[in-house]
Amino acid sequence: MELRHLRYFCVVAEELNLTCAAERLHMSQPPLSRQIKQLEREVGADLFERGPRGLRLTATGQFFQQHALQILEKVDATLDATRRMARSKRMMFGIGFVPSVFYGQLPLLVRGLRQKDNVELTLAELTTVQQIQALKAGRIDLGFGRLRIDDPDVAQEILFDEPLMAALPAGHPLEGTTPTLEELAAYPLVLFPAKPRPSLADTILGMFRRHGLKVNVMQEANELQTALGLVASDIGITLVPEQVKRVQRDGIVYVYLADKSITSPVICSRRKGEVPSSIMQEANAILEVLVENRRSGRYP
Amino acid sequence: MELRHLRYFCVVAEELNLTCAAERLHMSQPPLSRQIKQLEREVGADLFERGPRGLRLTATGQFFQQHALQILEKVDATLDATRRMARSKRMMFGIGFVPSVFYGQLPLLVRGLRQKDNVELTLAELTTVQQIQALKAGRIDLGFGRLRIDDPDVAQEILFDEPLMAALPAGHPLEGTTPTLEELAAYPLVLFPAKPRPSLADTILGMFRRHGLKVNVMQEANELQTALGLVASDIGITLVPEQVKRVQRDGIVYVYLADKSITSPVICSRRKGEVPSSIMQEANAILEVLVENRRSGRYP
DNA sequence: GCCCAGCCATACCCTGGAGGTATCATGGAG
DNA sequence: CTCCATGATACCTCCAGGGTATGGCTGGGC
Repeated sequence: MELRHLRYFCVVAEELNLTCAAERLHMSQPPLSRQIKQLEREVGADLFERGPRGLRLTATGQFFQQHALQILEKVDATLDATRRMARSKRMMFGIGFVPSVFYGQLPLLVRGLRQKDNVELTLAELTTVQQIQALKAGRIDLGFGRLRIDDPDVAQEILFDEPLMAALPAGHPLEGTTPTLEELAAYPLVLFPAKPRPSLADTILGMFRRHGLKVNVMQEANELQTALGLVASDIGITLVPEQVKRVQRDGIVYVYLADKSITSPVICSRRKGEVPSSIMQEANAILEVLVENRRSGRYP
Repeated sequence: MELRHLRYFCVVAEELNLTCAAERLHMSQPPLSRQIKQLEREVGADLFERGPRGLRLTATGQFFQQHALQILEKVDATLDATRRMARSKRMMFGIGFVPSVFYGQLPLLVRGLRQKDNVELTLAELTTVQQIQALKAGRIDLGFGRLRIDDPDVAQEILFDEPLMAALPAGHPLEGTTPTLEELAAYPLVLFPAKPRPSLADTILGMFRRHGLKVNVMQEANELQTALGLVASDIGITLVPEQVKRVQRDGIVYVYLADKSITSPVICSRRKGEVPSSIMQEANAILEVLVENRRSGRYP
């Protein structure tokens, strides 16, 4: 599949008429018909129902259309942003983070770093694995994740171990308790992040597995807030790091787990063997203060 | 630009060696060299620096790589999901929503509808404009948005008007006040959602404009939580509907505006002239209860 | 009920571009 | 200084994207 297939498909989906769509695309109708058929073969599903007065999107086609539009939108946005960036002259300092560390200290670090002039700070939501890759490739300079990864080129430092809590729909039978993993395993689970893997999701699944427990993953979500929305919608329960409970939402209660050893580390990753730049030194100094504050309870 | 350009680029970016990348891609080195050059021409920027011992990503190239990977990931995910959906046989009922209405009643509606058997409920984050298009195309069946849009095929119902509030970094000079738009305009603004437009972002910009005020849009974000993260990072302030203040975050305070007429409607959109299905009737009944609860203060 | 127009699908054709080989230039390692 | 690895360019082949021609089907209009 190529982008032209998505471009052709989206125009056809809007027009619901191959002849008109071909005109819009400045091509003739037969090759467009063939390209759409080729796309359907590759997807392995009919995206359109054919009729004598044009086409109708199938339910699958409607679904595909949403995502195809998003892909094309992101392609355009990426081209635009890349062109803008090529014209920019500022010094880049990139920070990668998994979303579940963005509720704690990270905003304070960002706030501190932003006071530096002549620096273009970029924040990128990346899994820990992606952070390792991004560090090695030079795309980011600091990473904040949750997984321990052994890599000869990357140094990982555990900032602290953070307890995991269960996020439950309000009114849940376990509300007000300090449940065991076994008790939690009896209920459907909302797992996040869905992709890419491995991630905190795998840490959680592994934890259940090591206790010989099977879990029913009812739905997966990429965004923590979407996961919490699903919990609020009574689709299941989820496990979150402690700092997430700062973000109170209606319809959700948080409970501590019976097993206090169930924690998730907040890990800072840096490239090995690099002489720290002035920005890196600044970041390290701010981090030291933040970790000390947490240790001493001044910043829970 | 086609997906193959992104595929080639990503492999080259990983290998940093055209010869090795060509091997991985099962092609020879010269056409790969040309395809990368073609991509660079289309992007209008060098993505690699060439050297006698291989390539190095430029800063622009690093940026492009992040996004290219995301695009390819989304393409794969879309194909997978589309194939799964083609195999699914359940009845679809789609709800589209702008994120800023997902903090209030929507989770309760979803929770209510999920109790129906044989229904596949899909939630799609869409702008109000996209919801209109999606309703007409049959991709969703209900839409919850913020913008009034006149369309002969879609009926819009204002559920209620919701006050807008300002989200400020903690310690902000305006903390604890009820500021005017003029006072707010003096500070940098974080605008969301960035794309697609028009959206609540345009409503907010239009509001400032109508008061003859110029605002400095410091940064745009697509996600509300990302916008709040940016506010917490002291990048600027943002305006949010009242229900968002339920989601408390460290580093952020919410203040009511002096002008109480500054509101944002929560609008429900449906296809016109359709006999409501049993699911739609159920949804309508739940909505009626939710709106009545809000009116009577039982559910703020 | 018939006819015609609009629409999509298929057959056949052409050519531009993707990918091949051959080869050159450059620079770093030994 | 030499050799080798690497990327770029020149030239070539062939296939797939897009063209025209045409057929079949169906619904709307008369």
